[in-house]
Amino acid sequence: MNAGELLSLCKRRGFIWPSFEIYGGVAGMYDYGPLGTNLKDNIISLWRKAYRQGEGFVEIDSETVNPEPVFKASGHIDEFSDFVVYCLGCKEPFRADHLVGDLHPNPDTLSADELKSLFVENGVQCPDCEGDLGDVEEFNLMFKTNIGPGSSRAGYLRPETAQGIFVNFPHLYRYNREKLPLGVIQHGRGYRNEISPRQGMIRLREFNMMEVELFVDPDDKTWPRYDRVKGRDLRLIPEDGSERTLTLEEAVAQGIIANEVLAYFIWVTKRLLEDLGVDCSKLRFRQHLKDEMAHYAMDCWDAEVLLSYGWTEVVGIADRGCWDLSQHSKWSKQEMTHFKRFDEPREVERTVLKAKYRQLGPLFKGDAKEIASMIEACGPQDIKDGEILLEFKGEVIPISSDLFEVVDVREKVSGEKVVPHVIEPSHGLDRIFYTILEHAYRREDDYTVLSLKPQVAPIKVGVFPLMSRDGLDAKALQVYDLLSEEGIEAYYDDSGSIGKRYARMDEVGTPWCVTVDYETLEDERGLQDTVTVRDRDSSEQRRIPIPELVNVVKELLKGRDFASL
RNA sequence: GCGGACGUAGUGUAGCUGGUUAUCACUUGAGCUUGCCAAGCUUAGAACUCGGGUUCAAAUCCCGGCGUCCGCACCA
Repeated sequence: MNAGELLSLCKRRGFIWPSFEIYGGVAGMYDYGPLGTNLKDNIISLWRKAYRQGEGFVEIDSETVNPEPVFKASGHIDEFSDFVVYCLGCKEPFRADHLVGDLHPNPDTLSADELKSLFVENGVQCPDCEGDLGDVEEFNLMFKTNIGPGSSRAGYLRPETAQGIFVNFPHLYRYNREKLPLGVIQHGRGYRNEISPRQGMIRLREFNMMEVELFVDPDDKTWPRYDRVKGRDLRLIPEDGSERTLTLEEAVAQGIIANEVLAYFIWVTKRLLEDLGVDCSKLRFRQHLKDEMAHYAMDCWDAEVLLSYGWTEVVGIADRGCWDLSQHSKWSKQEMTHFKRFDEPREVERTVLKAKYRQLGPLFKGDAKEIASMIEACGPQDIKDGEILLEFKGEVIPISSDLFEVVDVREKVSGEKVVPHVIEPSHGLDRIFYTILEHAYRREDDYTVLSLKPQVAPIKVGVFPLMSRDGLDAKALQVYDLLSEEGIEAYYDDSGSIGKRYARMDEVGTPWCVTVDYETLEDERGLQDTVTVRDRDSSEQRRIPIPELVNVVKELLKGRDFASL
């Protein structure tokens, strides 16, 4: 199949539309039409069910515009922007820090001006044409804005929803009554100012993600339900590039997947994608290479699906370690730890330094309190030649031994503070959406069927009168109302031939069609109030009494086989 | 961002050596018909990517913008 055919169908039938098309469109931006919105919501529902009901995670919804410090801390300001320099001769763009690799030990720490002066001092020329280089420009992949009037408070559109969860960790931790593990999910939009989006809705500038952040004890990366699934197979491509199929248990035992909890959520991801309608023969999990890994990740596996564009990442399952919480703790000066209680409180003997306030006061006046706490933050190992050196307000001041005393204390310690580690399955919703459509797309002799899973199908039931006369249409409208009132997404159609109406529903993936025919109205044969239900994939029909229709559809939606009716 | 190709109703297309009421099919609406898988008849609606230039005259030729596709680069 080719992507153009499918995109054309999507546009024609109201799944997705290029945004702002009347103004010429904007690359990398799409709007969801009515059917697309339904399908997208259905994907979100199944994801939510897997994590909220399936694993007991909680869901939040945080801001898309974030103040600058959030991304200073997360590393996106620094890691997410490149300095670009254009050759004045051939106009080629270059990564500025790559051109001074030999001239500086740490070029990616330099500012634009520093890079520029390095070029000038060393006469760096364009590597392609030897031409002169222009000014160094910063290119950050985040959309920048201002919060409030003026430019005093810089803000950015979030490049991932994850930070909204991390910055709320203190609230979430208290909400969870200070216990780990703590699983939090969030879906929403993220924004990346791509240089040149390509491949339809695979690379977008504004995109939807479904992110899961699981906070765990760094010393306990096991999972209660792991044992139930550890014998299941996964198709893996580890770092060495060799593809193999292993059970979860084998992969963990061989050290290919770092830990049980990561393996478990790779499995959850596989099951979810399968439930959504991803073709499992076109699904694999690939481990990131060391140099491919994001700045925050310790280990990362991508769920990749085979599309007409080639193998494409749809979910990233990363062990982010303690990076995010440590960073936010450092920048915000807030505690971002879990208090891990010991089974029994322990008596610990420690040697500590105690400040002598009586002497410090007259000596340091207003600064005494702060200096005292710095002294007490030191240990005996910091004493050199009878004094300790403190760095205070830019100066190094010696603290002689008469300003503190060394004492042995016995303390009762009931636990320790640890920074939780984060396991993050992060789903690209738009890519999953597209994958589901591509994997469901069937075409034979100009006849198109989307074999969507009933649970994600935007319309569940088409309702038709066989003829639009003799009261069949009125009866069909009653059936339509009956289904709609039960929350079943139905679609009434009385135009053209019956075959055409089936075809229209097949093309948008509607799994079943209900037809009100003359037998519905007959009573001498005892068939009164029955309708035919037609199955999309087999074209088979069953007669069902109208009073049972709602329950039959609900059972089918739960996965009952049509042939068993 | 660079190079190449392309841009005509909702979709797919014809016209593109300048002058047409801009072709055809499907789709869509209305009416008739229709007894279960895109049937038929009548009828209606619907397009030259945008801007500038050349010309008496531009869908057609030229330049630029925007967009799409393919390579290169980028891809947290």
